[in-house]
Amino acid sequence: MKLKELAEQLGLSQTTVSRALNGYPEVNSATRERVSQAALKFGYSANANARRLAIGRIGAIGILMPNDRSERFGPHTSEFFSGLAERLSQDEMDLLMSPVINNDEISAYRRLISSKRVDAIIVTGPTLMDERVAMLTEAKFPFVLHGRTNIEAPHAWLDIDNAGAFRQAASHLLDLGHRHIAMIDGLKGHTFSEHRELGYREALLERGVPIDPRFIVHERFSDETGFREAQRLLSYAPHPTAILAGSMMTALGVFRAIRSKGYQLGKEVSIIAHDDVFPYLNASNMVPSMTTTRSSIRSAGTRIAEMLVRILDGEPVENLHEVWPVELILRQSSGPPVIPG
Amino acid sequence: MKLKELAEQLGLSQTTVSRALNGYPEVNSATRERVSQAALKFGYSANANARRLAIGRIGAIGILMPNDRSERFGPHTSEFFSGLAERLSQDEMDLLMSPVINNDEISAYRRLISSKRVDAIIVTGPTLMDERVAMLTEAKFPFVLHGRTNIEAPHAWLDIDNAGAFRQAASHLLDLGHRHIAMIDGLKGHTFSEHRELGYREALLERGVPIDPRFIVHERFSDETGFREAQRLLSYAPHPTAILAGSMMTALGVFRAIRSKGYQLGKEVSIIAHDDVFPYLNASNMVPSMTTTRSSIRSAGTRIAEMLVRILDGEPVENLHEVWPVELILRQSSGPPVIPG
DNA sequence: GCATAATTTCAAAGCGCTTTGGAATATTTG
DNA sequence: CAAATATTCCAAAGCGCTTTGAAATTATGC
Repeated sequence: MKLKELAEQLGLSQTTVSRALNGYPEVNSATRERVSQAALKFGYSANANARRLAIGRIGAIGILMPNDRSERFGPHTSEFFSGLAERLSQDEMDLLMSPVINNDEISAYRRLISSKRVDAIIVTGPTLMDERVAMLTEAKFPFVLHGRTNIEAPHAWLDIDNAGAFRQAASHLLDLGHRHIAMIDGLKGHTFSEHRELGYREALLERGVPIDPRFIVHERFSDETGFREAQRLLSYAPHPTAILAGSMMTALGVFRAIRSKGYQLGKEVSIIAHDDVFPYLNASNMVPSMTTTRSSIRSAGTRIAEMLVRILDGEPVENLHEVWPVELILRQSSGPPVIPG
Repeated sequence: MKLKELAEQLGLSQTTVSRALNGYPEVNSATRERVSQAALKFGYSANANARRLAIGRIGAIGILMPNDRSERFGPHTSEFFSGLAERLSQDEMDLLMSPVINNDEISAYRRLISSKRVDAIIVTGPTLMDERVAMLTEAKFPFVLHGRTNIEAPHAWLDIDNAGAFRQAASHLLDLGHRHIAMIDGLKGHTFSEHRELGYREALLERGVPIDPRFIVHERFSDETGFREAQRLLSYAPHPTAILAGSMMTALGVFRAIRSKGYQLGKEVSIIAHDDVFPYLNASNMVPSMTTTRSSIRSAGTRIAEMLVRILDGEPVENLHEVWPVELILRQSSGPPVIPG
């Protein structure tokens, strides 16, 4: 069914029907109601392409998918996407996923822009001086950044308080009496990783606890690296009595390493992991349940979509940045250090 | 830059330029070359919406994202999406991700169809008598199924040989001398899960090895369930000397359980997992490396996108179904059973 | 009952592209 | 060189919707 037909059915003009559906003020509310009822009844919905052609908006948000073995496209991504789509679908906006060719992100972004297939772009996993952010800002193409950079030029972003999360976690461990705390986090260079290290350092510094550089590890998020690095950490003497893990994936590996050394979790060695809230990896169901710094990456996706919509509605990007606090959830994997024997 | 401007630049008519770009035969190859060079140079690319409006194709493929805590949206999904996008982008096709509201998939599909926002749909994770497949077949809306059903009506699908994979894996373990083999796979009802159980049963039956129903477990794919179920399995007497795991997530939990019982992997207890090939979970890098049945879910995505394109080009769905063989890759986590002590 | 305001209609342009049918021009062929 | 073939152009319709400006109709206020 097309607009013309719907209008005929209702005995109204196309103009009025179109106006009713698009929320124009000059249409009688009774008429508007009648129109939307009819639209529902006949299953009418405007042809997306025609509509977009007419209003000059593409109606899609772009996001790149690195197709190398990068750490950027992991389980986090699907949760994040899920949140995005939840909000975007309200405005009939598509989420366009475009792959990166030859690992050349910058030109992938340029292509995305010039092909006029998206109204705006979402950038994730920034470094402190991210070149993609610099490029998009300069090109004046609308985008929202998931994360933060040190780049001054105004742009929209949403980040969680990574420094605060790790500061909290480390402080808590210090309160419990730990003096040898290690962290295994994401790759160096990424903002979130740097911020977490900052938070960790602050907490230790505050108590005058010396920082052992061997105890600060930056690695990809995976079970395997978590295992390997934790094994290494636990082989030192003295070994850390607590480990901060940057992701649940890493934490799984750390769990395994602690167990394989014969230590009890939450006793000889404690662990606190950052939890992005995956439906299939529940921290509280684990044995023992895992203490986490918790922040839903999915909710972040929803919020970022909201910001995107606002930008396209003309809201200046200067107003659009927020930092979300992260809560520390105490469970069994963290406890006062126990000296074995 | 728009078509009109490009044509002016070239001193050609819009018609010719459009024809050149769209591969019409009546245009001189030298001209065609000149046009594409110019298009490249000026960064011209047709306005997607106008083009789609003109040719009457939406230019997007739909896929639903259950937004409950279902097992359907896990790490597999992102890999699969990645493969899809890789192929779809060649044809400038978007991948439209739409969330399911109120857990009502059927009406989400209906909405997707009636909103005319997609040309075709991808359905994943089917059950043997999947109602979505039945509905879409009946509605005659183009779709490709990732997996298989027992539904007779012709439709396009691609599946891997799940029965063969588990048959192979179980046979291999039997060859090594195992007589107590357990499997922890996905939820009951899903085709892939049923097929795997079938393959497992066939292998045991063939050797006359009795099947212990306690050794067949159907659960969600997650580290946690893998751990819990493996612990249970290993508490039986006699306990299984080998475990088949339906996913790498599950396998991780099983690993942990085996270790926590003090057994050596590949000695007292062997494990073979199905590997969908995640960039961040490498079976061969694990310690010990993991024997797997391997089939890239990403490649499946690429191939399914290819099938989709064909359907839209008019190829009858009757021709479009394939079963991919699965290779068994022997590594260290599987070996002849060792009697402890 | 008449001026004023609120709705609705009409007719048409425009979004940028594809496609068509016939005409015009260029290139080849025998 | 005429005839046949290959290219390109021209003009216009059409895809389905939004938007505009002016006119027509209906409702409301005093």
